[in-house]
Amino acid sequence: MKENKFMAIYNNLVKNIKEGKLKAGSLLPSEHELAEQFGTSRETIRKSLNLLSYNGYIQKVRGKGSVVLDVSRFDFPVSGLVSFRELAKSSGKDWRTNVHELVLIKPDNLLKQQLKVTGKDEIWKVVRSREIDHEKIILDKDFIKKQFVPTITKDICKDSLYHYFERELGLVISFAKKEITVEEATAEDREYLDINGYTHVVVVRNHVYLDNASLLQYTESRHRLDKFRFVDFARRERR
Amino acid sequence: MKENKFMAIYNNLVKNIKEGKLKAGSLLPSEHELAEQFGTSRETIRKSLNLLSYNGYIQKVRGKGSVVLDVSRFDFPVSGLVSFRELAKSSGKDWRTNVHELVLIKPDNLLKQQLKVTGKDEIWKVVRSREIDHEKIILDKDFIKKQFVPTITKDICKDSLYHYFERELGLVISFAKKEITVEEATAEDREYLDINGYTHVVVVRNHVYLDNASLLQYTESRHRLDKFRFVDFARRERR
DNA sequence: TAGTGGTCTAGACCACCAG
DNA sequence: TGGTGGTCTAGACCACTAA
Repeated sequence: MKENKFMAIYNNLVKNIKEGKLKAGSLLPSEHELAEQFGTSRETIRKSLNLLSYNGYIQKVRGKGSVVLDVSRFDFPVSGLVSFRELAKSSGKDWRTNVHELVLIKPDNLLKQQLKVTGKDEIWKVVRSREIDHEKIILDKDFIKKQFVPTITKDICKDSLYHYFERELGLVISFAKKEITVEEATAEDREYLDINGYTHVVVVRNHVYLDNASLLQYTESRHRLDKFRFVDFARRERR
Repeated sequence: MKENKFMAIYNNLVKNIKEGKLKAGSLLPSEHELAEQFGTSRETIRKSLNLLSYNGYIQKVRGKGSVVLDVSRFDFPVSGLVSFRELAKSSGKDWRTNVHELVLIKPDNLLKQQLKVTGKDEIWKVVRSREIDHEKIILDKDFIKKQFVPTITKDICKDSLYHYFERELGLVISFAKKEITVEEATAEDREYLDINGYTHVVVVRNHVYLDNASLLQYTESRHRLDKFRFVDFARRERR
C-alpha cells in the first residue's frame, strides 16, 4: 500500500511527538524549513500540519509557528469512530464478545425510518454483549442492510464486524452520526448485562455511512452507567 | 470583516444546500466547473468543498463527484463547542441562568492539575444552574484563569461567558477537549438542581484552549440524566 | 523589519468511475 | 476513454508576531 507524501510526513511527525523528540510546548520548525527538510513543497507540508492540528497534536499560531501540544492529555478515541475490538485491544484488558442473536429480519416501522428503507429490504439483526474483565457492560444491537452485506456468520460477530466489512468485503466506512442519551434500562438490558442494580443505561445511537454516501447500518450501543466514558476533541468553528 | 474567497464560496454553497437549490442526493458541479463559475482556482474550490465535507454537507466520491447529503438529519451542535446561550436560544424554549457563586480562589491540588497552574495563580470560580422550561437541569462549574480574564461580573455570568470572552475581551477560543461520564449525584447537585429523584448525573468535563494554545478554563457541566443529549458527527480517520 | 503562517494561483500527473 | 476527485509543485502576496 502506497503512502501519500503528506501522510508519510504526518506519520513521521506524530512519531517524533509521541516519542518526545518534539517536546510539548516547543515550536515545530517553520513550514519553509520543513519543506526543505522533507524535500517537498510548502503546500504539502501544510497538508501534513493541518492533519496534525486537526488531530490535536499541534496548534498553529499565525506569525509565530506551530506549538506542539501535550499529547498525553489527548490520548483516547479522538475520532469517536473506533471499533470495540480496536478499543479493547489497546486497553490491555481482558475482553470478550458474546453473540446472542444473528438473524435476517424485515424492518418494522421504526427501523424503516432509521435505515431509510422500504419494507421489502432485508436487514441483518445482530445482538451482542461485551465483557471487560468478566463483566458484561455493553449491549450492542446492530442493524445492517443485507444489500451491502450478503452474509454474516457468528464467528465474524465474535470478532469484529467493522474489520469484516472493511478488510473482507472492501466496504469503506466514511462517517457516522452519533447521539448519546441516558435512558431507562429495558428488560433486554437486564437480561444480557450485569446491570448491578442500575436503573438506567447510556445509549449511543449510531448511523454509519459508506464512502459513496449511502447508509450502511444503524447501531444501538447500550452501556452500563458506571463504565461509560466518551472523549471528544472539538475545534471551534471558523466564523 | 473581510471574508476569504474560499469561505465566501463555502457560505454560498451552504446557503444553496439549506435552501434546497442543491438537492440531497444530487451531484455538485465538478471542481473544474466550480472554479470557472466562481472565477477562482481549483485548489481554492477544493478548500471550500473540504470544509463542506468536514461539516457534513457533502460527501466526495472519487471518480464520480460530490454528493449533497441530507442536511436535515445533521442539524444540531455538530461541533460540540457551543455555548449554552446559543443552544438555548436556538431551541426556542424558555430558559434562564442562575448565578450561585462568583469568587476568586487559590486552586487546590486537583484544580492545579486540571488547569496546569501553580498555587499562586488566582482562579475565577463560577457556579451556575441552567433552567429550561422552569426546571433546573444543568449545573455548570467554571474555573477560569484570572491571568486571561481580569474581571467578571454577575451580569456577565447571567448572560454568557463565551460571548464576553470573545466579543468583549477579544479572546479567541480555539479548541476543547471534552470527556463525558456518568457519576453519582453530589449534595451540591441535589442542592442546585431539580434532581427529580435521579441518583446519577451526566458529567461533561471540558478543557478550553485559546488560539495561542494556552489553557483558558476548566469546566464541569453536570446534567440531569433524562435531559441530556449529545450529538456528534465523526469522520473516519484516513489510514 | 524579518520571519511566521494564511491564502491563492495555474499548472501537472495520478487513480478511480462510468459509459 | 473522458471526466472526476486526490495529490503535488513553485511560485506569489498578505496579515500577524516578535524583536
